[in-house]
Amino acid sequence: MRPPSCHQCPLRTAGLFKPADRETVSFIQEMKTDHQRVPAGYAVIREGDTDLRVFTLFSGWAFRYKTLSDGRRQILNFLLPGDLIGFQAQMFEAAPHAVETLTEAELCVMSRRCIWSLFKTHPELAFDVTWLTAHEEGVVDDNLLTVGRRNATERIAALLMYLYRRAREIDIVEGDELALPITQVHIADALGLSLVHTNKSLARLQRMNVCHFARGRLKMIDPQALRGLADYFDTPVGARPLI
Amino acid sequence: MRPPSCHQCPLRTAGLFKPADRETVSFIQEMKTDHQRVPAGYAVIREGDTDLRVFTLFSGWAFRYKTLSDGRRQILNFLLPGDLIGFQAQMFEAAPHAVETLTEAELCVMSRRCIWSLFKTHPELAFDVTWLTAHEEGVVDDNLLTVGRRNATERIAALLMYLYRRAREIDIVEGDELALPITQVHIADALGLSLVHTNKSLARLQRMNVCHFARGRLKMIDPQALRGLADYFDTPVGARPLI
DNA sequence: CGGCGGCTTGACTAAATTCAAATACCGTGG
DNA sequence: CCACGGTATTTGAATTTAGTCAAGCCGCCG
Repeated sequence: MRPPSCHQCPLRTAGLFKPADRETVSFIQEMKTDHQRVPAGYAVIREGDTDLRVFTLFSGWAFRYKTLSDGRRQILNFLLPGDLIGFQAQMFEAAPHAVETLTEAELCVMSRRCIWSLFKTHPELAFDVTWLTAHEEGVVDDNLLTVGRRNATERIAALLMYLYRRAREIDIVEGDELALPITQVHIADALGLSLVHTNKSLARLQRMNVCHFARGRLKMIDPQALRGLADYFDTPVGARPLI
Repeated sequence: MRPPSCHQCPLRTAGLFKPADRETVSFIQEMKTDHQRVPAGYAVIREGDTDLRVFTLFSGWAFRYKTLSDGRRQILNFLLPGDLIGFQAQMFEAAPHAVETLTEAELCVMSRRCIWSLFKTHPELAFDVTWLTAHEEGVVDDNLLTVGRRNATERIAALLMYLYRRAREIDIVEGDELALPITQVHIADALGLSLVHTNKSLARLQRMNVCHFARGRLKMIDPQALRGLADYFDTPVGARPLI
């Protein structure tokens, strides 16, 4: 079963991303060397990898993380369909972070050589790549603020608001609910908290009746309250390009 | 006193940055609309600014930060000569973070309009911009790991190692000493710590005789020990481009 | 000399971690 | 259907780490 051509890409045709003209999409199609289906828990990139390819997440969830040598792990961000994977890494010698899937996932694979020709021949795509990189940086900036300056409850509230927003953008929220394929360990590792404390703080949020998260489903009961708790507000940003 | 032309730029001629050919430097010169000298504590960019220009820090130190509405501040990174300022911001509607100088500083000012023509006509410069953006993202990733998963002493050790490395790269270290124009409040705000705890942890490092920081001077006594404490290791990365 | 910003210190409090154990849930295989 | 093992969640208690409060100090500058 071949994946659809980039022109028929369901992500693209759903109209959730910045529109691109036919020629541009054809070029993207040319860059794409493979389409890979991988299971949950698959290591797309390992810290220190030197075999550097670039991917677009086509379906499924993943996350980016770094570890200290004694194993402490920090999740840097969560990745959803349309996100570029490994681009920052391929600018350098070796991957400075790892990427792992949370669910079964499909990846559009591009060879690293393409990147330079992209800059050479398609400045608007080069701009898009840069936009995505800058955007990702902005998200990590936000996370750094969260982890550095919010307390446990605020951190969880901010993370849930962020994930809810991302999910809404790609239209995978059903009513006020969402399939969120992470465990409390992921929340803890994303927020610089211990699992136990994460559990207790999350329980507090549920007792306050602002949201409910269990068995991979998040229910938003009172988004306004959650937003207030987190002192969260999302910068509205134009349509995200898809490469 | 006009600043030197970009061809004679002392940063560039010192050979600490990636070499660029004459034509490229001429283009950079054309992009540069102004050269500004500003005092210490000057707000180069405020959170939410919509007047979005792009700067290169020509001399002096600055830092990037975000705040919560109750005033809690998180420093995202420190900026040294050669660093691009406000590029991420100008990709979006409004500045998502603020930038403030730590010392008197000089800024090369570029208008935002230039950026698009840069992508159009100078792919190698576009690539450099993207490299800088990706690099900055990598630094924030590191900081997130530090703040999320290192304890107070480790955090301080990691920050000092990082600043020492950055300073070495632009050749402003004198022997094992360095003029580091920050206070303990900056260290605290960069690391997600309180001032008091920062002070006590820093004092411990000094008692351990691995480094000494006072009145804006950092002395590296035992960098190996500091590196070990922080579980720090810098990814070697090619020469940084200068725009 | 006085004032101010920055640094230091001690005592106390609060937040978060660690340890330990119990419980719930989710397949798989009998 | 149920038992079983593994993973994920929950809970309580003890401990550690970091934050808060308050006061004093130090060095610099006017």
